[in-house]
Amino acid sequence: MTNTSYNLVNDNTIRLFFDAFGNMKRFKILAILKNDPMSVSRLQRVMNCEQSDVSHNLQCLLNCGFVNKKINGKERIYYVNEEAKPIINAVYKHINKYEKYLISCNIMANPAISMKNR
Amino acid sequence: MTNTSYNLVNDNTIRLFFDAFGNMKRFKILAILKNDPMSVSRLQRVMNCEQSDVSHNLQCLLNCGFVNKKINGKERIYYVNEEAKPIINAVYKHINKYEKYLISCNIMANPAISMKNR
DNA sequence: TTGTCATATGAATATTTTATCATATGAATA
DNA sequence: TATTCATATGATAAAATATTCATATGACAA
Repeated sequence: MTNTSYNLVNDNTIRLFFDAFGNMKRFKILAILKNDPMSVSRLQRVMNCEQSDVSHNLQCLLNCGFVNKKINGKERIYYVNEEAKPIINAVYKHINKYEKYLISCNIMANPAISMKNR
Repeated sequence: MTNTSYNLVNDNTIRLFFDAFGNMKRFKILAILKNDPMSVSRLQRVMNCEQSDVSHNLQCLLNCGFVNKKINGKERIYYVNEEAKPIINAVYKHINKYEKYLISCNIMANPAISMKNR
């Protein structure tokens, strides 16, 4: 090996990161909340999915420190932690920039590719 | 909503990205290959896992355009595409920077947290 | 051409993750 | 305090993903 920097962060930390981050729905939640802190019910409407689904995903993001919440009467307003914003932006920009590329790679892919992506 | 930029990238593209990227093992593969292009067997030794496991994961990364390969005799040398390097670096830096933070969030987490992370 | 090394592939299984449902908690208000 | 709204939680079901095993392919060397 010419470089061993990839050993500097331990597996458990990488796992924690991806536990919360490695999922489309949670990424969308982050992308939404990043600009608009909002309540669970409003997020539910924007995301168009079940209340408990949203709550579970928010718990997950809370556990890994991507979001926090503040109480507002009956509501809980979730917002993205400042520390997490740069990486959300970076991933968002990457996806946006390589959208066409990602799709074309997928289309010309070899036979091993799973059907759901075709 | 004060900002609707999160609607500009379609779900399918986000899904493609996370199909490949949202996983600890594949991220480690990317982090390794980014600095050291190498053969499947060498990667297998570095990662300490099964050959077919490595191959399957490499196929996945290949399908979504994160890596490519070149033939060298019997070997296949996998390397990370230049386009993918910035986002790998960004995530790597984020994880490294917030390592302690990620871990502490997890420890103080509410009861909903899965046991595997404790 | 046979054997061996390197990799790829497909199928089966195991494991993890996600989604859903039922219900609990807790705040506000009639 | 009963009711309703907002959210959280736990259990289960369902789906997706990862892992493993057996085997195929393909290059090279004996």
